[in-house]
Amino acid sequence: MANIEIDAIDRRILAILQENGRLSNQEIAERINLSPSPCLRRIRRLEESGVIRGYVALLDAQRLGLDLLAYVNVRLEKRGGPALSPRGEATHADLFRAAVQTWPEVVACHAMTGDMDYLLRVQVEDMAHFSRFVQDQLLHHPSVIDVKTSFSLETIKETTALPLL
Amino acid sequence: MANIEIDAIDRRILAILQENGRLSNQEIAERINLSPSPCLRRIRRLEESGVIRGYVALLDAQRLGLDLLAYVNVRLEKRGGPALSPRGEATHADLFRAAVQTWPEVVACHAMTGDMDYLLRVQVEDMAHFSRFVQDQLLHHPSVIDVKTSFSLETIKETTALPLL
DNA sequence: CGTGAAACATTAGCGGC
DNA sequence: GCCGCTAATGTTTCACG
Repeated sequence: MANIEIDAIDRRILAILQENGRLSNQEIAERINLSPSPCLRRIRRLEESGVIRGYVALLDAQRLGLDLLAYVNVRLEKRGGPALSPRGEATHADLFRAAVQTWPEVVACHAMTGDMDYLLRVQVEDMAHFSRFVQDQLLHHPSVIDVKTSFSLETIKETTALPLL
Repeated sequence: MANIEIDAIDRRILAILQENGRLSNQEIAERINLSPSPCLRRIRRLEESGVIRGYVALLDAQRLGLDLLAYVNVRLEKRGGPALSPRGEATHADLFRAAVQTWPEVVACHAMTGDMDYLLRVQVEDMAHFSRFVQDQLLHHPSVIDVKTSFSLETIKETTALPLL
């Protein structure tokens, strides 16, 4: 997990792997004009240093019946902690973050600048599910003051590939 | 690419693969108590039907120097098309969508409900890069009227895994 | 960094439930 | 129809030059 030097060859390996994570080491080695063993050594180094966080299959949400994608802005209570914050207790933010981890329909959550505190990306089947999620989970949470939702009408672009210069 | 029936075994395969896309077929077969060949047949079927969109390596943005993540709301011009839309021409929306595809720092873009038209997720090195992107690309685009940006202070959760019930 | 050999994984064909 | 076996083929991985 230590920080690591990344040269031009490493970047080419990363560019290939973030487009197709199942290419064989041989195939990658060929594309960058290297033999398989040094190529594999570089890949292992990138994995162990944490530059490569992991390998995943990307699924098609619509084919799995997850037709509704929403971005939800959330504002939290900031004073008078939970149970009046006796001393050195969990804050509203701590509680909310822990809850977010347990909600599978929340596929992303960021603390944000601006007048709302958090931005959630929520992936669900339909409006009925979304409504239940907001009422029973989000608004039910003691730290949440206010939510504002926008729905995705269409996905124009969606990639996990980072711009590697 | 046809639509396909997905049974409980398929869902278990998908749940495993969206967490770790590099497991061998044998390993997956073991975990679901199936022998390798029917397991592989199911995986291939899921790939060919498009339920599995692909396999990718996930990279660590910070370790690659991409320290700034912004969500940018964009509003577009809606009347008086490009070159006054002589007849059957590309609309402002068409032009903007095409431009988005060519900007590598835009890793996601959705058409949204609400008073802004598009939501962009923008991943860049630092504020200087972001500033240049907004000035030289976004605001320079003839279809863009207005942009409103929020910056990510911290990522609380981030997964490509969909909630498979 | 490259070579080669052992260990391991994938895949197609065939028979059985 | 879907499962599981086997055998051939291809890939990964490691010690060594």
